[in-house]
Amino acid sequence: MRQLPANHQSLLQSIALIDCNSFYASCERIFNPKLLGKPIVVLSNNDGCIITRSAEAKALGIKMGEPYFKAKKIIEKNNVKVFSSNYSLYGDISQRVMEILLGFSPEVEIYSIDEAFLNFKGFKNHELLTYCKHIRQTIKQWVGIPVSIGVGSTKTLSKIANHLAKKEADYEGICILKGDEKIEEALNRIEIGDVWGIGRRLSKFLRNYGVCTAKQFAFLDRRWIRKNMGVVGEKIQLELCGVSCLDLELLPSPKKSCCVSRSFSRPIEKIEELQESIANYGSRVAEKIREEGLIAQSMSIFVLTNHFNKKEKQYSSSIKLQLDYPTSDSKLIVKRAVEGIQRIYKESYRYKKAGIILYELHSSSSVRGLLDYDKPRTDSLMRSLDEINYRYGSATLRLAAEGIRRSWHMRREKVSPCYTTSFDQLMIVKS
DNA sequence: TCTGGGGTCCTAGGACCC
DNA sequence: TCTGGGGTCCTAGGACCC
Repeated sequence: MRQLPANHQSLLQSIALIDCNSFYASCERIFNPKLLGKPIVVLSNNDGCIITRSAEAKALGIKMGEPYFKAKKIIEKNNVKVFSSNYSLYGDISQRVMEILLGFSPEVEIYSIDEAFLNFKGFKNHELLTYCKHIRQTIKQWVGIPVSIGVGSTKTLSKIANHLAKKEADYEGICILKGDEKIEEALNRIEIGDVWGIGRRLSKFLRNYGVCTAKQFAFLDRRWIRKNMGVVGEKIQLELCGVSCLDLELLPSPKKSCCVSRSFSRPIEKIEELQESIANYGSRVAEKIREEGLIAQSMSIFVLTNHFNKKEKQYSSSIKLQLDYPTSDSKLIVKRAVEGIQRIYKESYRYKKAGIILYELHSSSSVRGLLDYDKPRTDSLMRSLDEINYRYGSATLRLAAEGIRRSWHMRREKVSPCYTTSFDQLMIVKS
């Protein structure tokens, strides 16, 4: 057998990827056990697309990212349970899972809402399986979420292992990918598009060159990869060959940008309504950076028409705007955003989406707002605003520019209760 | 009728300078 | 009229991730 292009010298290097199965669907099931074994889907904002499917829903042929209205027929015919996404619930459950994982390794990278990398450096291979079984069982028992675990000597290999643990029933949710032969055989079963970092475009490009599996990619000439795919491709190949290029990021790196954008529940034509919506998003994004103790120096806003609607004329525009000084003051950010809309708005288009992105974020304590004469007053005003909205619900207290009726506001027709984060929505046990 | 949102990183190309 | 070359920096846009 040919050797993989690089040796797996680091036998003791073990990284585990723990990934919650159909996370949002599993969250809904915790509080509604009747849903166990039943097909479930969870919808994106605005009840637009299907973003999570339980295993049963996948088996029915419902595709990831499919628009809800297109899948409605299958859904109704098979009595699939449908939920609008409920991020405060999922965020809370995620925290509970992550807290458990922090107890299983001193080095944990929380990679996304439903995934974490754990460093198992120094573990002997035969210990790994027992340990992973224990993790899986603990999370199931304490939180009620099923997880899959993949272990490999690099992040990319642990992703591959996780993929196999999920896809192939024999693994029973845990795949330890160790030993050159075993790795090579596994890479042979992985389609190129399922490799972490190879998306739609690259996978099409590679297939055109006859590279269809992860194994073929691992054996490609590295100079060719460098030339055609840049450093990104090169790193992926090295990682597949057991050479670690991606370190665990134990501390979350500071945010560089912060965005709030939404599609409207119906097309908007009037500038007043666009301004009202951008004022809302401005307010939310300012609130978000205040929560993290950040201030922004610049921002951009954007508007889009509905590009799916081929019959309508299309327009999209964005504009970059400077703030007078770094700030997290909702009033200033909203004011600038509303002015910005005036500059990019064009009449007689039907707008579908708008958004605001804040840039050049810094810690609010690290920068003295020399130009911000009003800083103490503003800070205390914003603090009160945040406290009231935290206690009485988001946007209870808001700027006049944000409007009252907000008829363009997003749809969320099938949302479950916030079982764990809202007192008035706690589960009631009747006896 | 109805098609998500929030991030990061990399690269190509233009502007500018000497 | 002819009009270099190399370096840096910035930005927009693309690709990817979940």
